[in-house]
Amino acid sequence: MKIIVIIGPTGTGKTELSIALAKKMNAEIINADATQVYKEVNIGVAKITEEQKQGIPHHMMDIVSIKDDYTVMDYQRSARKILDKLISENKNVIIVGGTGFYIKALLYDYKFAPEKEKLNYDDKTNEELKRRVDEIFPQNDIHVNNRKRLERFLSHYDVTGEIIKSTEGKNKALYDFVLIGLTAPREELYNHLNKRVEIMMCDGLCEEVKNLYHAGLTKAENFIGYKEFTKYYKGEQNIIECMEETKKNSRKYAKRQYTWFLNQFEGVNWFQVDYKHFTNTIKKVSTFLDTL
RNA sequence: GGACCUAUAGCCAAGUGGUAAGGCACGGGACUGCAACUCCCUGAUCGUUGGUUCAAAUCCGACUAGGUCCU
Repeated sequence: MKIIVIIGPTGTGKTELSIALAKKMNAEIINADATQVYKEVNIGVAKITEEQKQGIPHHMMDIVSIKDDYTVMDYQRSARKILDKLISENKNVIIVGGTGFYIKALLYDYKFAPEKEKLNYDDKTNEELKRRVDEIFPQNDIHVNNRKRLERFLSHYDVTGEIIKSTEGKNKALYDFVLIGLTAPREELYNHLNKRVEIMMCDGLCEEVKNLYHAGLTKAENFIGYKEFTKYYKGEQNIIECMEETKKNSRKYAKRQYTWFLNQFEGVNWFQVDYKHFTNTIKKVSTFLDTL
């Protein structure tokens, strides 16, 4: 029984690799991509299609509506339940995804205390919030401008009396797993991402965004592609601008992902992606796994 | 051939005599509750060259490049 975790920035072929390995090892796949848990988004988040799945069971995908509230804690709870079940059945598991935060919450000792409500701090300035956070927990390193984090910290404290400390359990792995990282030279990756946006357009990204926009599903406006193309339907910019901005934001996202994977994970086995002959990449990873 | 305009970081761009705003991109980083989120850090001596001045990106001349117009 093995747990393999495939990470890497968007557009490096994690999905394709996961299918190839799953078929070979007779494994089941657990999605670790924050956007792919939502039913209503498909093309823009590069979700795997039914045909591409080739019968491999996928978990934690299409499990909630974009209309619902969903957080890492929910993900952690259900994903662990599934992972534990698969382990108990002695099945091979492949965890695939680009959301470092979710992967860490799933596999490491991240603790989330239940909380019933969110408090509102709209009447306070960033400086006021920061001052309070400093009083409660002087060692915090939340920046004054990071209002979202400040509010989160205070809300959690005011509701539960607990302090969010980022260090606890951060690097304490709860499972035994192998980390496989897919990577490519920046320029090559960026070219690929640019091209991918155009392919998504051909696949009907505009239609998908249009439907979501008319359905009023605003959470999708947080996702790359959806955010930009919604501006078109609002009449704020033309299609070309939407495309360029989507490309740009994909690149920035990939860069942020690198920061996570390179600095928050230890012991990653990195593999250079061969875009032209992806089977080579699959072979390399596969051979490596056989030696374990 | 002549007249005029422009020339500041990869891009856009402020600055009109006292030693270079800002935005975007790129790069680096943080991140235990919307994470494809949120946030932080990083760059130039002002086309070249003479001159005026205590002091020039800022004034004058020449040159170069780009643009507009005229014959």
